[in-house]
Amino acid sequence: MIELYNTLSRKKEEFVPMEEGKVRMYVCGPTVYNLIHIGNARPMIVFDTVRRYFEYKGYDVNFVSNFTDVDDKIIKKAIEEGVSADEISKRYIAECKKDMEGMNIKPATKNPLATEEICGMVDMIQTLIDKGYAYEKNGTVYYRTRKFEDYGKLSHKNLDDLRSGERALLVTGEDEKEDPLDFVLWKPKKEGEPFWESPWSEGRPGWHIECSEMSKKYLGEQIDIHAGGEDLVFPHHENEIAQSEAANGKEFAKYWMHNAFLNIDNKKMSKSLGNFRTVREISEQYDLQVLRFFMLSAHYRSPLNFSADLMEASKNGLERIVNAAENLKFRMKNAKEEAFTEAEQEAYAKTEEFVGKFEAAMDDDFNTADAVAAVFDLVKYINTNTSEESSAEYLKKLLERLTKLCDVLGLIVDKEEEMLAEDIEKMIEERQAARKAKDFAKADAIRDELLAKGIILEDTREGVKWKKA
RNA sequence: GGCGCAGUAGCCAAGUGGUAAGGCACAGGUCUGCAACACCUCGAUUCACCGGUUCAAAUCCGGUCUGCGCCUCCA
Repeated sequence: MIELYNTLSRKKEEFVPMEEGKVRMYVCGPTVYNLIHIGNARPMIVFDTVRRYFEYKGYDVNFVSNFTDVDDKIIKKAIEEGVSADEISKRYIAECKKDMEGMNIKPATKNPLATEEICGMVDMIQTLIDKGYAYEKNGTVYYRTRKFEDYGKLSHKNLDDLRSGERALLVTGEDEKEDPLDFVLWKPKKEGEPFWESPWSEGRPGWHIECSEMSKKYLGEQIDIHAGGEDLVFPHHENEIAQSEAANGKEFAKYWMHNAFLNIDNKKMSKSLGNFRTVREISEQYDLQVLRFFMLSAHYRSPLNFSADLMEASKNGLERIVNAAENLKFRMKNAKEEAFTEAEQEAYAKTEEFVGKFEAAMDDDFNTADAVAAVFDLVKYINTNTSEESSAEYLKKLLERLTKLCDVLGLIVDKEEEMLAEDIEKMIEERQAARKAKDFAKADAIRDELLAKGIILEDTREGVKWKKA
């Protein structure tokens, strides 16, 4: 049984899918006006892991995540560069996908683009107008917030608390609105902006309506899980609920999941502080697997602090897991025995315990920190319960078990081994001969030569290993 | 002002009523010609502070201090 924390009820709830064996989930994606930053990466990694765990448990997951490709920031960037908004969004969608691949995030079932779904949005806005939930003024369409009785149910705000912000809004001149809390569904174009036809004006949709429409089109009027960063709770998700439930006449999403923010050196990431870190930057210094591992080291609902030291610690921690897998593979190659011995069968059976711990952790609102601890338990067990005497089958089973758990977390542990170039192999043999003859000067010279080519040698008790620097 | 979150070893971080997981770093050891790598071993009488409830609290209740988030575009 999987339990997850539902922002709507503020409680952990048992996950019961609408349709047996299936999960329909929607995750709000980034606005593509620049390279994604590591804050964007958190929900991507977290909800990809959620998805992987559902799949591990046998669910068929329909995972939809949009790209917002029309927005003030995109238009601004386009003007700065003197190119079309379309060019900007296409470019950064491609870059974003590159980063996601590096973080080992599975491609979504569908990545809808806002600009390709305008028709549906116009229809939904029209429905809202027809039902009295929206009104048009001078080409702009607003949502009539007070008409929707449940407004505030997700963010647990009541409309009167929100009225404190009213004065500021009135001063800034949004005087066409019937109520300061009303928000935009459709806005007319300004000079030079991209636009689409609509019954009200040439213009573009408001941000909130995008997700309501795309979720409906690709997942249906009701979905199991809607997710995103905690900053989206209000107003974005609150408004989505108001739009979707008013238009469709039924509950929108059953479970709402929100990840906490990522800070940098204990400060919020912001342009003004100049502490924005892009995923691309991190990738220049680390394998993005390290970033992923780092993100999973804390619970997704806890704020997480990013720093160079913590990345370094994560790098070392991940290496411990990868090394365990490497060592298993090395031993498999040199195993003398093929088949399981009885003692090994028993030893292998004991690892069920770690799988149990792993699943219990993930069942409990995707507690990846605990799940990682279970993986480390397995790693230690592997390190202390295998030897040169172990059979190939035993080693293989252990490797499979480790790989499977890591795969749920999206961590690649069993990398394809590259062919050892013949000349490198020859040099290693040469060095071994030199060592035997106690010609250490020559041995070291060969080692240095290989190091210069980016090959690191390790003399272990089981033989010489090599890896790329 | 309204709503909400957090404070656990040097650092990161689980645990939310039954007597403190795990990781990094440090230190010791195994291995080794040396080095590097790898592996093993090792740390909290105590969970910000003060009261209270209980046979029993890091966990529940009240208060204090500190840090943070949302309420405006933001993952």
